[in-house]
Amino acid sequence: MLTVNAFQKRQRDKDTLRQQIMDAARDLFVEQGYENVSMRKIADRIDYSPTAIYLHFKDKSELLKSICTATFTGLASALEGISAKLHSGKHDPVELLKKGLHIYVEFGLAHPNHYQLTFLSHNDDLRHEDPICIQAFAYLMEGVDACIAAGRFSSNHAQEISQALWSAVHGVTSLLIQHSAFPFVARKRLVSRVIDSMVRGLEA
Amino acid sequence: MLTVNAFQKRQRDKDTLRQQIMDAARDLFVEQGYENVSMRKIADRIDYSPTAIYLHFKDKSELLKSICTATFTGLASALEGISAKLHSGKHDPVELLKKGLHIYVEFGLAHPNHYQLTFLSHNDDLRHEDPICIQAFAYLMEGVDACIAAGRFSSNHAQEISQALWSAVHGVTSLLIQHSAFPFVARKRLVSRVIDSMVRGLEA
Amino acid sequence: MLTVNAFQKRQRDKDTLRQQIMDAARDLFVEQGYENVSMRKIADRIDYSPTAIYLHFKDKSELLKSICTATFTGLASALEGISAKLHSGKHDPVELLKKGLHIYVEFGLAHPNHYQLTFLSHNDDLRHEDPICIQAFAYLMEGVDACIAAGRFSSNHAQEISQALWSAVHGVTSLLIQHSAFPFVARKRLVSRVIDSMVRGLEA
Amino acid sequence: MLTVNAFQKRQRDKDTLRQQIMDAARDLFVEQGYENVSMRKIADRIDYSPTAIYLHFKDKSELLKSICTATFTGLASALEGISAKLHSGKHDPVELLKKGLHIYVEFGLAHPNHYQLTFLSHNDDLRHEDPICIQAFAYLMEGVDACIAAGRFSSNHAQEISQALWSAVHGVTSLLIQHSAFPFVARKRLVSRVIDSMVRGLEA
DNA sequence: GATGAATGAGCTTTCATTCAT
DNA sequence: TATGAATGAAAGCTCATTCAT
Repeated sequence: MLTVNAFQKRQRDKDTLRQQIMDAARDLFVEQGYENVSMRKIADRIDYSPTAIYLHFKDKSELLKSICTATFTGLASALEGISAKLHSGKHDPVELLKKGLHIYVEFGLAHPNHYQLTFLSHNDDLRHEDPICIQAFAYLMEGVDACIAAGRFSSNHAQEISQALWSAVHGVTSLLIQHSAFPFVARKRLVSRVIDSMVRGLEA
Repeated sequence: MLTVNAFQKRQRDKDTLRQQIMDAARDLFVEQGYENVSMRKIADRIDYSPTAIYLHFKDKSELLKSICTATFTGLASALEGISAKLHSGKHDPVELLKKGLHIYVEFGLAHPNHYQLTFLSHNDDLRHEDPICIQAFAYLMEGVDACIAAGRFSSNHAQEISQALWSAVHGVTSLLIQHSAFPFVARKRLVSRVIDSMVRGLEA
Repeated sequence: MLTVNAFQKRQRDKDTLRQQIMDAARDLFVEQGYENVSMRKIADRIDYSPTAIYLHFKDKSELLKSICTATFTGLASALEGISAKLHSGKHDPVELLKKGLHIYVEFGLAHPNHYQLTFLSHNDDLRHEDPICIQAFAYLMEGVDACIAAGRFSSNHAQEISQALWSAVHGVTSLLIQHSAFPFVARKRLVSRVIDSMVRGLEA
Repeated sequence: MLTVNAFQKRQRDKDTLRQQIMDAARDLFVEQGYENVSMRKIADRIDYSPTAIYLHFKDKSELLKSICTATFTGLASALEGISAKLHSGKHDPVELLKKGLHIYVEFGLAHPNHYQLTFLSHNDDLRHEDPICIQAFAYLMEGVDACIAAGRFSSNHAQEISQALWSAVHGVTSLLIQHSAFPFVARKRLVSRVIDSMVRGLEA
């Protein structure tokens, strides 16, 4: 009993309590759905009282908001490297774009809970004004702009193309996450097929 | 009061109560989320007592299930015509496939509540065993098979291609429905761009 | 289907519906407790609509009352024979009294549902004013009176003795019915032991 | 209002809330029947919210169980003294047995609500496995064993005799409690008559 | 005599949240 | 920083009962 307790306390010192709450909450939200997760359940999982959560988050919805923002931050940072390479001018822009799209899908599949909660939930309020969300989409536009600038695409409507690409990668990511019971072909093949077809179809 | 009552009664005779319940429930489920809609709210909206709902549906989850099945039925019937033309052999299979993909998206955008509730909710249980759901996906496969048979595609992995196409159309449909605050380009253009690029990218 | 229906209808003609309702209700009341039995459950068991019950009984409590009165009638008629013998003067009054007590217990054990519902439920309202109830207790008093008149008992407080005997037989009957999980000795032996001991203890 | 509040608060500090809930619940259960008592009614009576009850009892049935166990504990402790005297060997075992039977009845009449709820309700589930219940019956057996060992009874079937005695005292207790409208003779006389007759009838 | 449709009232239980400590 | 005690509100669901037919 004491050992367990001691271990937990050490855990607590390592991560901040705030982080622990967010991790537990995100897992539970996706496992059981936001509405089906009570503050008590979250508190139980991290061995604190429900009241403790209110010391770190105003209410349940703010907890959700915080989790989503953190997700966008993670995604943006995953895409940062691509943006850097792009600016260096040493790489093929189409290949970089495809690489970026793969990173997007991989991020979603690697963090299905984050993705689902952020992109697939009843949560319209906050997203598009959040600067970090805008930033994430901006990276995609950059890639498309570069391809257009290099004369690689048959169209020069950057907005339209970017949104079409986002549609495709969002589609495959969300289907794979949400409909896990469906008999999909191997993930890698499916994802590549989507990205390759889209980009090939756009090329000049 | 009496006038309202008289009007309502006329309404009631026209649609069956069962249908009224489903319509009200679907709207509310999408507006507020399944978990946030109480049986009482549904009943209030149609001016019946909560008990009346239980005369037509065993419980809340059965109500949801019924709504989803009805959606798939609608979608399948929207695609039926394409299937018929395909079997006639008188039409270009690639054009038919694209037409079918457009119908899918249009169905989703025309019935955003149906689409969202059926494809975008925490509702994994039932979908893929439902025969009408299987039927809907079968229509898509038919179209792809025809293109492959006609030597129009550079790959002959029908499953893979079908799933990739579904990913793309699902992606654009769900983004347009769910993120209505985002500054998308004109819907027609975006949808066409997604479908055209995907199919073009697949062609031989 | 039709056969079953036809058979049921024949049944219905034989017993009156009123009787069917009472039988079904009594069984259910004891199986599940008065409060846990809904009018719908009763109706379902006899394949009628709930409304049909209201054509025969004003409400649920009147249904209960009717069942209890019927039980007392049955008990009184079971004891009638003893009363007759007593008046004939040809039999030993102590033996007749014991015989009557046995009949009481046997009636209870043979109709545990009736007994439980009538004597062991939350049902204080009606009992002691009901003439048939008074009649049943009168039979017991008769037997005690006869024993006293014959000088066979050491006390002549007929009321007191009757009530003591009732206590004893009620006690054994209700324990056997209600605590069926308890490891009682053989019923016959227990019942005889109670009656024999009581009567022997009362004798001069 | 404030005065009432202040008074209530003092009350609350005195008894634990847990005890208050049990007391209120037991009274209500007997007054109105377990099934007719809602958690709200219990809460109202002690001036707490319904939720407060759930802080102390998992659900309604656990509340009932706790009350019954408490009753058995009270009964067992009332009988403890007799058991002690018995083991001392300084007292007449038949007198002790009768004394014990009187204590049983007196306990029931002094706590009619406890008795009724525990022994006279639809509540078969738990009783006979509860160790405190077993203990209570064991005390009775002890008394009977001692009488048999002293050669005071004409039979040596301890189980049978104990159960017969329990039947008798349970009978008189439950009749007096449950049929309070019946014109019983003086309680003392009736109880003594039952116990004396039974024991006398058992003696050698 | 019998029913189908409907309801108002009520149930047990859970929730997000607060407040004194 | 963290908690234990408490609550108002609301949830899903069932019930006895009525009424037009």
